Amino acid sequence: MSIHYRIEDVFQRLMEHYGPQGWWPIVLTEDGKSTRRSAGGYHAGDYTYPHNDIQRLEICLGAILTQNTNWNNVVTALKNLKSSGSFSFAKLVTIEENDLARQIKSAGYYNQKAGYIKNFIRYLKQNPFSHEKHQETSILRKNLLQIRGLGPETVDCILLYAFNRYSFVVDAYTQRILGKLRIIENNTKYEFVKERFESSLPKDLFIYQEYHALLVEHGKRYYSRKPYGEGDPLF
DNA sequence: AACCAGGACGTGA
DNA sequence: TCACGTCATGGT
Repeated sequence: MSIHYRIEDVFQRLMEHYGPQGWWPIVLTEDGKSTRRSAGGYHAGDYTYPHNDIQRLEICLGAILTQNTNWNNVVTALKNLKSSGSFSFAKLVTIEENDLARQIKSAGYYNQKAGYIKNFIRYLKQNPFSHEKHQETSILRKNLLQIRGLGPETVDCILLYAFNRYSFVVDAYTQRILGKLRIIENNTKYEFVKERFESSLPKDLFIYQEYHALLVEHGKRYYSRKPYGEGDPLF
């Protein structure tokens, strides 16, 4: 590429090209009144509003279930949970791990992920959503990272989309895209890439939330196993 | 019919 | 620290 982009420029270009993505996608809630957003697509003003707890829970479960997994398989798993009456905090506290595993089968790695979800629910029982506001983001992040099964990307998704914290999410696509643009070196460590974004961007939840979503959308089109885009808008 | 998706963990060097 | 094996369904 001839142009040398800055991190801010890439966001601008992607947003112009794809438009807002409306992340995190909520698939189990339909009302859209008292809640942060209605199910499905993007709605202006969806950002920075607090979620209700059931939507927060859905985001957290989705973040765990989508680890190295196609999102469609995650949606199937989430719908299974709901239709079998397991989609509530109280139910997830008491459900047997192997029962949970059976219900999230479609998301793959279902035995591991069932354990990961139970670990997270156990944490949530000690640290309810209602208490989260009193915690500083860096502390909260460290605490979440202690949970076995929640690595940096999953934790940052939870922080950014469920807790509306300024915590940029780095994923494989982010590394590939920014590497190709020569903005970062290949094999740059997660925390360093994250820091690059956070020190370059204004503190704006819309930007944080949309930027990651746009990188995933762009990554799927041009940096996946089977790219389906024509004419990379960043080149 | 392989190949892999919005990762994370355990192990051995 | 780091490279590598493991976990697994569903779509292409």
